[in-house]
Formats: sequence, structure tokens, C-alpha cells
Amino acid sequence: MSRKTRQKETILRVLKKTTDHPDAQWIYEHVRRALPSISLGTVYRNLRALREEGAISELQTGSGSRFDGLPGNHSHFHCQCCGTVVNLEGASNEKLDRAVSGKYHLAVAFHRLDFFGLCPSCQRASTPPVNKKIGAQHV
Amino acid sequence: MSRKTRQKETILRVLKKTTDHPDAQWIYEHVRRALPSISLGTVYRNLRALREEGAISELQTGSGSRFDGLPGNHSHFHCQCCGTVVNLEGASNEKLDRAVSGKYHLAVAFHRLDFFGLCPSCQRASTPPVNKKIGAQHV
DNA sequence: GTATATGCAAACAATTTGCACGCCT
DNA sequence: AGGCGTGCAAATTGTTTGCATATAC
Repeated sequence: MSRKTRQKETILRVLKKTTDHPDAQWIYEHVRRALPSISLGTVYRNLRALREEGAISELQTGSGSRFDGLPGNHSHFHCQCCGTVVNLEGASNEKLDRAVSGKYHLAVAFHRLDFFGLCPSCQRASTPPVNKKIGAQHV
Repeated sequence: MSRKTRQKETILRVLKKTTDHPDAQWIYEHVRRALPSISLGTVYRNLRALREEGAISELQTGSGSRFDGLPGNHSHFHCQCCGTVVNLEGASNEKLDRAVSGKYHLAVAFHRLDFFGLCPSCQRASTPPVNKKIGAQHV
């Protein structure tokens, strides 16, 4: 069985406290403030354990994983310019799961809806747009 | 400007010919049959170029990227057990882009809808389910 | 007391990059 | 001719793992 440790609790607390979607390195640096001797390997091991327990979820981005402490089947907006990820509540549609299951004979457990574009501050900025890792992609 | 080379053409042709969503290594091995001296680095460089031109798209999975030669804003089903990715046409909803843009002041360029669960053959098999990289996740 | 988690460092895997050379235009 | 693309190998980056020790139960 999975044990309760100081490290794991702290990681979960740090992640729940932010609405950003940090990567393992960021979490490591912040957890270190409370537990200076924690190692990055332990952060990775616990993030995986927490994901398998369903306590958090993992988002795949171009450059490695980012983690989300908000439970539930919500959607995300990814800014193509700065890479920010914003939670979108209510943009997901539960009926889709059943529609897909029925039509294709696939057993859908959950889905993820990801929007890409420009966040408000990148719309204003003159920054040459579009993170190359996401790309222009099909419209 | 971007040049037309035998390597790039071959990569695109190989990718368009399959409905699987192969990774760079697989593409490399198949392109090698026509161009035995191509290097893996060139495959990566051209895949990036093709993505930036909008000719293909890139899917982020737990273990590296996979590529999709089918254009257009379609959705994907990811089997949690074997990792297969299936194209789903018509499961996407264009109105969502406008809805999200309006509600959150985000400039949505496109979205991606990903379903996770078990494909028909994994539903039948007795295989201990669920790719750990995807995880149980929230229902 | 015993199994599981930790810290550390080394190992890995996927992808990117520097460089000298070759090929398109 | 000039520049972009290539092949090769080394470098980077993100993540995982083996091992001896520490800790939770």
C-alpha cells in the first residue's frame, strides 16, 4: 500500500495552491522551501503516484509534462505564444463520451479538450507570436 | 524560404500513407527504405518544418510525440492500454472555439479533443489495463 | 520489525544542435 | 555562387532507476 509521507503531502499541497500548471522542476523548487533536502527524483516519483491515485492530473505539453491539482474533467487553454495554461470550467461536454463510445465501440473513460491560441496579454504584446513547439497547426 | 527536398517529400508521403500515428523513429525506419542514408536528425528537422507549414500535426503522448498526416481539426481516441491512437471525425465542435473566445477573452486558433479509454481489442483482452503513463485520471 | 519511500547519482530516451560538406536554384 | 539542407555525432533536456539508508506503519 501507498504510504503517507511528508514529501508527498507537501507536493500535493504546493500543487493545490496554484492555478498555474507547473512542471516538475517548479514544484521541486517550491517544495524545497519546506523540505530543503527533497530530491527531484522523489518529486517525480510522487507526482506519478498522485496521478495514479487520481489526486492530480498530468498534461502533456511540447516540452515535458505539466501538472494540474484541480480534479474533474475540465478543459484547458494553451497560449501559443507564452505557453500559459488556463483552466476552463464548463467548456467540456460529458455527452461526448457517450457519443464517441457508441459510435466507434471504444470504451471512453474520460476526455480532454485543449484549446490553443493567444492569451489576452499576448494578444496585446507585439511579441512575434506562436510558440514553435505548438506551431500554427491546422485552423 | 523552405526548400523542397527528397527527404521532406518522402517523409510526408510515408506519413500520409498511414492512419496510425507513428513516432519519429517509426517514420525514420520507413523512410529509410526509400532513402537508406537519411538520418534521424533530418527526420526530426523535417517533421518540425512540416508542422510549422501546417502540413501535418503533432500529438503529445506520454512517451514522446506522434505525428498525424490527416489535416483538419479532428479529434483522437487514445487507448489507455495499448496506446493506439484512432482518428475520430466529426467529434469535434467548431462552435466551442467561439464560445471559449467570447467567454474568456482568449483568441482561440484551434482546439484538440482527446478521448482516453480502451479500444475494442483491449476491452476483450485480459491484459491488466491502463498504461501507467496515462493513468486512471479523473473520471 | 519490515516493507516502502527517500536522496543521490548514474542511466535513459527523446529530441536538438554544431559542423563540414553536398545539393538545389 | 550562395545558401539552405543533410548526415553524423555530441550535447541537451526531461524523466527514470539502482542502491544504501531512513522512515512509516
